[in-house]
Amino acid sequence: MAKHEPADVRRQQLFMAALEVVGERGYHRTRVDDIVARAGLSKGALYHQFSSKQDLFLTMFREMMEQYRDRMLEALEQIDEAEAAFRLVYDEFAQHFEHAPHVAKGMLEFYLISTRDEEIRGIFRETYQELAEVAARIIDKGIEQGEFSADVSPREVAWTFMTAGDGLILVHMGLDMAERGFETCRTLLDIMLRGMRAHDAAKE
Amino acid sequence: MAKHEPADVRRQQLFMAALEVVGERGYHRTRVDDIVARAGLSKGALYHQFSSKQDLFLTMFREMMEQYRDRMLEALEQIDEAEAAFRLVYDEFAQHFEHAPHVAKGMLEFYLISTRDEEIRGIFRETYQELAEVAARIIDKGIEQGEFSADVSPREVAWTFMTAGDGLILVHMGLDMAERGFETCRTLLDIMLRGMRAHDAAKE
DNA sequence: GGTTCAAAACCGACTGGTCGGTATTTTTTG
DNA sequence: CAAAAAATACCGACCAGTCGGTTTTGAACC
Repeated sequence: MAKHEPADVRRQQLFMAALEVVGERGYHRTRVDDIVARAGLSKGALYHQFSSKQDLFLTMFREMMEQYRDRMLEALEQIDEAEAAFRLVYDEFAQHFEHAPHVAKGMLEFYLISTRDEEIRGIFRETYQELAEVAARIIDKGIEQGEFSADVSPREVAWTFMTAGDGLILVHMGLDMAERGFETCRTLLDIMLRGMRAHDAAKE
Repeated sequence: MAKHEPADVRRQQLFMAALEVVGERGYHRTRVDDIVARAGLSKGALYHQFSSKQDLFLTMFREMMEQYRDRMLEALEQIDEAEAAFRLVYDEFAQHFEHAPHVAKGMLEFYLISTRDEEIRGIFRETYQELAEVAARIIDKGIEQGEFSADVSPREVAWTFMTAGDGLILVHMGLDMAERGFETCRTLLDIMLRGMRAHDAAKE
């Protein structure tokens, strides 16, 4: 039998195993038995930590989103120039997924679950809104400093930047073209930033 | 017992029922019994038309993608000016989903399945590449006519336009914010088109 | 215009396998 | 030796697919 460990150690261990299996088999096809086997534990251990399969995944999802948000916010706070800030965030974002492909695939799963699960959806929305708010403020600043054109609502633009980038990556995950996704993401950012620059702000 | 009908009628009937149920419950939670109940038929009828649940969905997916492709190609052929063509396609695209939300949710399901099913993935990729090729030619033309700037590869741009738009809609479907998704999609197109215009092509 | 009949379409009870969750037992630890 | 942690055998709900049967249909024949 496995040595006794404090709850948080076991939980992390189970999270990692769960994420891996979900990345491979998808949420609905991952069996509780798969997860505990991957973690080198038993069902008893899992049900000692979580009340159900769903509980495990919900808790894990919460933690993932918090990490993601913190990472993004941290990146955003470091830089003062708007365009550079977005480049940094997109880089950070790409790296976040590039080095852990099963995390990216896991996110795709959660998007789907989000369609039918109010709790998951709530967490998604909150995180997105929080990040978009920060991004909007950066755009505000960019406009003030004459870097960005002022003819679109910063809030709307921020939301667009976020959801387009995220979505683009998701699509590439679905197509199993992660590498291409990160490239394309850079292209998207280039095009969008050029579209936001001030010099030809007058028309349209 | 239901009146006998030709195979294609029954198939369409089952497709519609299947798509509806999947939109509501998700692929893995849709039971064959749900589908036939929705269609007002029996399991016997379904298994008379399809060899398995998977067969039904694969066939349906093929048909959906063909329809989607045809609709987009048709829209593209109508217009000569590049920017207008993209606007038309994005409108067409939005309408395609706007009037059939369960189709959009169904697509999200298929993206996920695509991660693990080579056949589905193949169809996705083919359709995308085909559409991107046409879009690339429009961009080519736009550059020739001095409408678009020439400093990014048209193929890369076409791919970016497609995957970003699709992805953005997917994200909004996941968040259950379809309406906002269509708005945001328009904003995205505006920003990207402005980023592609020729007047400030020299820098970057 | 009816009758027969075989093929096609359709029905639905049943089966066999799967898997989340539980109850019980065993091990570890302080 | 308690009490917390972990292991495991087991249960029952669920559901894709099967199969023996029933109904419909249209054509062939009277």
